[in-house]
Amino acid sequence: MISKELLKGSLKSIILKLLKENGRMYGYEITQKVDEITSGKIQLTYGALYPILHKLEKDGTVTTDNESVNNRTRVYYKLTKQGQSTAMEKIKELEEFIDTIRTILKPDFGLNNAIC
Amino acid sequence: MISKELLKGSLKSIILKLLKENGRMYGYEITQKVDEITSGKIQLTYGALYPILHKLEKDGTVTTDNESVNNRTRVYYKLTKQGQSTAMEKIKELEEFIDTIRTILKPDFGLNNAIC
DNA sequence: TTGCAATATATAAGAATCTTATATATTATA
DNA sequence: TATAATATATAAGATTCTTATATATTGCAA
Repeated sequence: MISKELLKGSLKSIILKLLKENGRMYGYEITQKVDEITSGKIQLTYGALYPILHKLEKDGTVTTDNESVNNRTRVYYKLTKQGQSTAMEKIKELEEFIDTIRTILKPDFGLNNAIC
Repeated sequence: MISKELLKGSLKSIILKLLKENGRMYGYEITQKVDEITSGKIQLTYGALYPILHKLEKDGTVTTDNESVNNRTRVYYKLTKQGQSTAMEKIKELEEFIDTIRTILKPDFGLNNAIC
C-alpha cells in the first residue's frame, strides 16, 4: 500500500488520466479501476474522490450525465473539450514529476533515465 | 517547474534521500542540491523545508550540530541510527510510488516497467 | 558608499488537500 | 434476515504546504 501522504497532490492527475483513457466513467468505477491497475497499492477514498470530481465539474473540466442501473444512480463523468487539454497538461506534468523524482532517487544512472 | 501541488507529500522523502546520500547537510544546502539535481524543476521553499527538518529532529530521525562559517550560523542535519531505517523505508516507499504511477501512466507497457 | 544579491535560518497565517466518519439506499448472496 | 457489494455524498478535522515576513552577514557592483 502506498501511503496516503505520498499520494497527496497526484490524485487529480490520476483521475484525469483514467478519464482520458476510458472516455466515460462513474465514481465507483474509478476507485475499482485504480485498485485494479495498481494491484491494490493505491486505494482512492470516496471522501477524496467525490470532492475532486465535483470540483472538476464546477470548473468545466468534466460534464456529467446520470444513468439509472438496477435502480442505483450512476453519475458518469466525461472530459469536456477544454478538459481534454487540461488532462493532457496534467498528465504531462505528472510524467515530468516522476522523471524528476527518479533523477533524485537514482543519481548514478543520470541521463540513462531517458531510455525508459 | 513541477507544480507545488504534485510535490505535496514527497518532500520529506526527498530530504531523507539527500541526507542518506550526503551524510551531513544544512538547510540552505538542501535547497541548492534539489535545485541542482532537478535542473530547477523542483524548488524547495524555506517555509516547507524548515518545519520538516524541525519535525524530523523532534521525532529522532535526525540530529543537529551548529557550525559558524563566515559569521553565519549553519545548522547541520544528520540521520540518526534510527533515522537510517526510517530513510530507507521512506525511499523504498517513494520508489514503489513512482513505479505504481508509471503503471497508471503507461498501461500499454505493462510488466515491461520492471526492466527499468 | 550605498544598495542589492547571495547566504542562512525561522515562523505565523492562511489555503488546499486529504482522512475519517457518517448517512442514505438498492441488490445479491449466504 | 443479515451482510457484502454497489453507488453517491458531505462534514469535521488533520496535515501539509504556500506566502509573507523577519533577521543578519558577506561580497560585489554602480
